Amino acid sequence: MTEIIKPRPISGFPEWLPSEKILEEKMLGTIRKTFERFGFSPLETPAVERNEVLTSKGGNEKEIYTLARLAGTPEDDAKEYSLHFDLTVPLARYVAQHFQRLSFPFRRYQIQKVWRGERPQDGRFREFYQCDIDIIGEENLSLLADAEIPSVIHQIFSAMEIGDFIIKINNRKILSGFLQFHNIPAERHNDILRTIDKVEKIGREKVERELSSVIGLPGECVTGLLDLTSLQGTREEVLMRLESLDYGDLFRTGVFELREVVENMEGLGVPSGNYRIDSSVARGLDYYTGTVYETNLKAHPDIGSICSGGRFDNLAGNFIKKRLPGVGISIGLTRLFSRLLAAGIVKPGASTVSNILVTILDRSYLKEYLAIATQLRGMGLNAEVYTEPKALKKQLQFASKKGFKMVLIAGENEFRERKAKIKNMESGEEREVSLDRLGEEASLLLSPG
RNA sequence: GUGAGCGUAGCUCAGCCGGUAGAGCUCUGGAUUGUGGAUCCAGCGGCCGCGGGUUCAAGCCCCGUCGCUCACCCCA
Repeated sequence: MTEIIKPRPISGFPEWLPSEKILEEKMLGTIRKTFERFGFSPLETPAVERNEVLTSKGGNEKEIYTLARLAGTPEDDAKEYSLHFDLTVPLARYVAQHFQRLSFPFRRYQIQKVWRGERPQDGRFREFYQCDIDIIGEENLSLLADAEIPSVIHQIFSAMEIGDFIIKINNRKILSGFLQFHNIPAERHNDILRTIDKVEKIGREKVERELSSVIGLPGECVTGLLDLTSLQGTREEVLMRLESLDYGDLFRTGVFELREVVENMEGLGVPSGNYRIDSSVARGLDYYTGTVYETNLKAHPDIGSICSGGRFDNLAGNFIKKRLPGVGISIGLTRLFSRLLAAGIVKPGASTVSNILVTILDRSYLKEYLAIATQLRGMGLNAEVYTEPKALKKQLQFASKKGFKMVLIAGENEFRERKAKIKNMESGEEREVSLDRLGEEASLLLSPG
């Protein structure tokens, strides 16, 4: 007697049913296609990096899954390699390593799983897809790149048809310029910005309290900061208001950059209804230095940011003595997908990618059925043959459950006249078609209307 | 890492004041010959997370442990 091992999921490591995975793949496909439309080249780096690489940016080491071989001395192995926890650090290493052979501005996309050891909860996983694009410049990178990113985001989420969305854009120099102007020490900026970033989540009052009591920011500074981050109005109104404020050079540079980016976004086809200047967007990550982005679904703000990123001054300072500024975004597809599913914004449909199931009614005609399937495939249809010797009833039940739109049925009567029946599984309607014109008929049935 | 809650059938859950387990859904089969999704009938399915304790008796109470979920931290 073999002992049954109870199969159970591992928390934080999602897996989907076919009907769900088909949807996720479709989204991945949309993302990939759009990335390529903007000239980003595919790139894949190993799932594993050296620890010295992963920890070079001072990331939270507790998040990292370290590798140990099953056989061998764990102590030795464990020190050296780990799974990557994002795609930016591997990109930095990659760009530095292959610097001479790459063309700059270098633009690549990377769609891979990443791993983080953090405790899972709603919308937070330990294994998930990141879909990253970045544009990396050599020494310099035009602000045009910053304007292009929202255009990519816009096209992706429009194509996905997941409801109206808003890209929130800001420039970090505005906030850090303000803090610098008020003589707040640089090492405290991150805490402050992280708190500001929570305005939408916990509300203005709590942020105000946290800024003054926990962080100890002077009252006037808190008020100024919160006024700054709650600016509202049209794009032009907000920009003019920002331009009227005098918080020093860095602040002014930030406002100037923001205007330039936003004005170019228009030419890149981002409608004004799909983006907004939002000075509260700070992004917790400390490596962002200029433009920052966040994107939300208008009807589902609770889902949180579905895509975020920004500009950084120097990508690979730890790996190469070149200044490589860049700008990019990351779509956390697993989180996005799981929440769209939970919210019912995307709904699982068929459990098959096939268009048609070829049933086998009479096994003495096996060769004919197989030839039909081959013919359908030749026409570009996805065709599946029901291989098991079961009653037609069972075959149709199978087709229903799996969500086939069409089923081909043929027996002695049909074959005698070189015909087959094509049954539409939604309407139940059946049509007799000539075997010689099968492909065209099937395509007709599949096309909408 | 910190805090809270929850572990009963494949899934969602019920189970009273402690008396050795139940529903719905799913699944499988059937309602005659080459036609599914609806309905009806039947059936499969449980070391009540694991270990210990209290008790005549524990799914229920107590302790521990593991797991899960949520929140915080942080982030996609």
